[in-house]
Amino acid sequence: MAGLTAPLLGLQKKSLREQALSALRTAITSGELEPGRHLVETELSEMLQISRGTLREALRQLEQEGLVSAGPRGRLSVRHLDEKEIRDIYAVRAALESLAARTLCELPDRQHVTESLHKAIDAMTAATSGSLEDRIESDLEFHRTLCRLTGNETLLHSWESLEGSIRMSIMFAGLEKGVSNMSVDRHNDIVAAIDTGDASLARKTILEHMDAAAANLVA
Amino acid sequence: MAGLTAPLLGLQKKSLREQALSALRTAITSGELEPGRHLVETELSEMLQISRGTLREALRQLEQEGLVSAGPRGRLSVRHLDEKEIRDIYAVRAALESLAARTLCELPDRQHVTESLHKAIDAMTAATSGSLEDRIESDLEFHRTLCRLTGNETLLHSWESLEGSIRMSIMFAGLEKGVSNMSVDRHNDIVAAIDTGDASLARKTILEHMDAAAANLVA
DNA sequence: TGTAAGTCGACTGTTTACAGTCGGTATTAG
DNA sequence: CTAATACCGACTGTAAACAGTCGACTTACA
Repeated sequence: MAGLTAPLLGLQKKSLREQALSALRTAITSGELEPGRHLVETELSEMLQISRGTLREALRQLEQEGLVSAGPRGRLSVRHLDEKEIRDIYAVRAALESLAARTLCELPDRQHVTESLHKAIDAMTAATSGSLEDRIESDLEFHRTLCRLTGNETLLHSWESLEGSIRMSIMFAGLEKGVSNMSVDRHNDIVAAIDTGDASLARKTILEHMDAAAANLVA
Repeated sequence: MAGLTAPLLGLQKKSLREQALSALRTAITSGELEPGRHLVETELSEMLQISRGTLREALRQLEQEGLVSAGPRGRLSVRHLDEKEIRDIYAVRAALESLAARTLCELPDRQHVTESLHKAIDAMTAATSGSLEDRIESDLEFHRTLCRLTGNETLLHSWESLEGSIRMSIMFAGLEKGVSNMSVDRHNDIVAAIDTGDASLARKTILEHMDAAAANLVA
């Protein structure tokens, strides 16, 4: 009985590919693999202790997510974002999240929505005294929840495809600037707007939030 | 000199992976691989005459694009869309394209934009007498152009990630219904709206177009 | 007969080794 | 000093192999 190798509390074991994917995402968005850094397959596969084939599958996905970009002859490197790209990313993010906000306004069970969002804000509050990473994490979790609660899987998937780029934007702009807009108050405004059920108000609130966040990053 | 294996008229030769990706996309969105169909790696790799490793890289991307979905133990099958999913896909599509329309309104060189879009509409007109596939193709090309002209690479990329799902939606709903909304007139309205430079009008026009298209598919 | 255990086959996950190709770089001949 | 050559690093693609898993089928036993 004792000596279980892993708790497995509802966790399903992930494939090596998924583990590699997570590891690479973290390495990139944490800056451990700096933008522009050339990624050599053999190096990475040795580093991660996986075969090249498995690694390549993970790299394809990172490419799709925009974390790495392909140069001539398939050469991969960590993507470098300039200010225009950050603005562009945030414009798309704003479009997706404003759809989410509008959708939530038209949901029958808005009670549950408000509840879940408040819970996410509580997590942000709890993280205020924590590390920078924790604060970023809880902020993104709030916005991910926003998308998830719509029940629109495509929307959630599109947002998650953008998540890596969003993280890179925050990192690129410097962590201090990046988190300064993550105040709990601003997020309460969003929930309040959704709670009124006024779709255009909710949309407006999100767009302002995104504008402020983007302006903050590239200012 | 004679006997070139391929014309290569300005075409850059694509990697086997990319070729496989295109072939699979076409096979799925054309219905040759019907929704729900279980995809066996060894079968496909033999069919496409490529190795399993290369195939798996292509499959990862199709998974990301939502054309195939993973079942238990990594079993892949062609994705099946129900009506809700189609509506959801079109909601996201509408959000992206309305961003595109709004962005185009604020562009300095709107002359060039209008020109390019008219050219795309001309292609649609030319396709009216062509095959169903051609009509769908030219319609999607118009909308892709809409996104491309914004100069927002992230927007274009997000739209293209959705393109496969859009094609599946059209196919699923039955080709007759799917193309009935692809009238040239409607697209002229969109260009006209953008041409006025009125962002909210352009947004409204696109949203109506998308609503009509989605309603048509699931009606 | 009914069911529980054992077997087989089909697939995926993953690894290893190897051939081919393309550029860049260093070396060497003129 | 220049140019042809050889080499090397890195990516693309391939083939073969093995383990793990699950479903289906078979078989043996109560």
